[in-house]
Amino acid sequence: MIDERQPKHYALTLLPYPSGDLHIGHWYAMTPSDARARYMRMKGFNVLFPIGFDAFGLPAENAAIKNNIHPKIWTFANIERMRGQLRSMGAMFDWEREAISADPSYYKWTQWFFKKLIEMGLAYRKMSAVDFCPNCNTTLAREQVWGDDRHCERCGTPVIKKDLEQWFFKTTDYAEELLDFSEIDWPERVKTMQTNWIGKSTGADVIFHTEMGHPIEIFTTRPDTLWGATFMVLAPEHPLVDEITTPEQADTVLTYREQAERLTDIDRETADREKTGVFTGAYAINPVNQARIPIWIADYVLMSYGSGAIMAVPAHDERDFEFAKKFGLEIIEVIRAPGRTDEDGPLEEAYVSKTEGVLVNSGQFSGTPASEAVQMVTDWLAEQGLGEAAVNYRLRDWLISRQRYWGAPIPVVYCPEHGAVPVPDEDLPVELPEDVEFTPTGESPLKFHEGFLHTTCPICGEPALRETDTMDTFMCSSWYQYRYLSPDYDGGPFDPVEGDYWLPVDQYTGGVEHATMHLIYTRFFTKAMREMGLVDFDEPMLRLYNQGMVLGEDGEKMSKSRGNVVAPDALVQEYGADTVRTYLMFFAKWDQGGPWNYGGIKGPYRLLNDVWDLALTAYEPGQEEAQATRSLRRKTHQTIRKVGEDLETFSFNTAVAAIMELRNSLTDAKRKQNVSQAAWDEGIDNLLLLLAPIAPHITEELWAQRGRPYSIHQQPWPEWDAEIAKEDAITLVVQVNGKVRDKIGVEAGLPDETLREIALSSEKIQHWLEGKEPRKVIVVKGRLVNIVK
RNA sequence: GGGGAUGUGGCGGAAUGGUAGACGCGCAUGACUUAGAAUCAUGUGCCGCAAGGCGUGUGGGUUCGAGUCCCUCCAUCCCCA
Repeated sequence: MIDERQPKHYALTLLPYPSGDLHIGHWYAMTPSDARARYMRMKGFNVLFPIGFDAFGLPAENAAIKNNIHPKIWTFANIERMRGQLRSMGAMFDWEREAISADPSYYKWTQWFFKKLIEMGLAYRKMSAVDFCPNCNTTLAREQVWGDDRHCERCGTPVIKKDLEQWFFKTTDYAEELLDFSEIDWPERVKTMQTNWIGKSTGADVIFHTEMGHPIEIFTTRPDTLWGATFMVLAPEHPLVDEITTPEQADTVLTYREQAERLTDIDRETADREKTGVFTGAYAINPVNQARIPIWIADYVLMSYGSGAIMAVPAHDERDFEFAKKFGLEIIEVIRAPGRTDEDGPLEEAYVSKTEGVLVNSGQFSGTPASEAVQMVTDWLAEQGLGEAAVNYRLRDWLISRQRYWGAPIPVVYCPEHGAVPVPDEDLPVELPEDVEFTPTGESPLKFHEGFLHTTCPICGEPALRETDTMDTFMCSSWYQYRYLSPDYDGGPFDPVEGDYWLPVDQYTGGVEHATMHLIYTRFFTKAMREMGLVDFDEPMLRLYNQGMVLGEDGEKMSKSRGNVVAPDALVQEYGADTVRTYLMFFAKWDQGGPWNYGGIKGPYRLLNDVWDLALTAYEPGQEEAQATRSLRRKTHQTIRKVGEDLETFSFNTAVAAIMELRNSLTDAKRKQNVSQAAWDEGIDNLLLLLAPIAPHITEELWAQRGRPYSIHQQPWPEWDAEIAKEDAITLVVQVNGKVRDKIGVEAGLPDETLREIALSSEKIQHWLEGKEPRKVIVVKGRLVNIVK
């Protein structure tokens, strides 16, 4: 039941992959997230905190191949097992909203989105290079390619690139909008990573021509250095290479290209790698000065960035400089560094500053400061019709085709007559057949399933073939936060009534490793959904918090092979779920993480035992002391303040520490029996309330045992009273020349002048002053006096 | 190579430019116990008998005062190339 007068709060923890066992990492990600959601509920929010499973993906298929078990059986058995483990955490998950991406009722809508994206022109099909093993005669997934020489994992043959028709989403259409983080409160780190990933650069497109007249468009961030372009470099796979290569160079070029095809883009772009390349025999004309410049191919130019061709300005680009040096190409200085003269001789390294220096050897632009030249030259290029201002992004369109079985089928049929035809809505979902052969061939197993493969064209009814690739699982997880709202809804991807109330997600938590993948994809998806009219906002998750990682006791990443894996089930068995939760929140600040330590868990374990004893103590005041009563109440109210502040900011470790301090005060009061009954009860009740989000089981039990109204988790978060929390005495720290020389207990709230007098009249201070008159006295209100001798 | 994060007792970690080491683990001593576990009490940064001195990766700087701000270097980790 929802009280509509209360504000809503959609808390979301990144959905898990059902790998089989709940790892301590899942506990570390989820239980603090749960504690925060519980806290928000006590603060009066209507809280939605759902859970589900990212259930498609490679491990299921690998398990199928290895253990001869069907991916579906494997996956759903794991889900069943993990549901039990998730329940043991005591999280407030809303199980009625559980969504599983491998469920046909879910992937029906994943497919529906795919179709929508086609309709909107945001999905398209293009030839794209994939890894191919010429011996096994199949394509390989990236993880099936091993080693620096990139060989096939099965037969050891070096792989080559092969072009296949693949589906892409136009994430690049949103590159500019994805750079805008103004509507979201996300960690700077993630925003920086996304910004770098999108990689916007501004400059100009310039058209060169070969001597024979072929146009070659290049993008450059440095149009101001055009006069220094002494050669051009094409990516080895650039389509023009075949046309322009001279017969004498043909063999060399062909050999080089085959060699380059085997390298990854990362290898190719590695800056400190020895530059390689070959001359095509062809020449281009530099459009600004008509210079005849050679055209080379080299693997440091990538087909996937810009147009796959560059103008090389060795004097002012490090890579070009290195290349020119190695192959004896001309280096013409066109930006003169400040203080440099002709007498300094040839450049010894590329001069790359964009802001300092003056153009030289650059026709009418010679003498222009470099800081102004980019703009001036760009304008001039446009006037002359030689080029135009341009923006280039490193971000590429999202390749979503996977030659794999265990994923959502791409809902497309290929008709000889009508080409690629989307499957009509009424035929969704395109269900994954179950009777599929898994012997690995590197190609999609669906290709060999005759019943699946052969269908009819939705337009003409003639025989046609189904798309046999499946979708990248990141597609499934790009919109799961919407499916959670109404996992059984069949009128659309989610029930708009639920959406109106709950969306968007208020607080998302997950690991930073998703910064440039999932977290970009889901932003892209939401923007596309906005164009579809499904949502009226721009960003899926308003706030993001990245938790750290729990490492093994050895400080290394946990892994079975290292043997440092911590099994939460055993810990829960030994200490109970509440202790495990409390320890995970206590042992480090949440965003830092760190090594697990078995010994350390005793602290939280003792805390909960002590809380148990304290809460069940039949307290009776003995010799009651007003001072002790006031002091306990002060501690109680200070703790309410502290824990509230800390839970707001995800500082769970200090929240637990504050609760431990309250425990210590109560333990002391219990021994001395010197506080009033009311102060004791106030202390105990608040101890339980503050601990409730962190240790939900034990607090519920103790709350009931104390005869308080069910449930503790439905109680309002306690308020603190500033008057009661106020300190009535302080320790005045007195420094001489910045060194602590005395500490004096004084009444709180004294004026600065009085504090100064108290400090100066201290015997110890007099001793340190050695009779000298202080040169300066600094008073920090209510804290400290520093006397400068 | 570029960007980011981190560096504090034996350990995990606290600390709006103002008492460094909160809280916890561990350890020491004592109590209870035949003994151990558990529990309780006290202590616990380092050097020093003490007075005191020294201490937040290194070296500088700003400041009355720096773990915190600025610069240099070192180490570890992450991301990108």
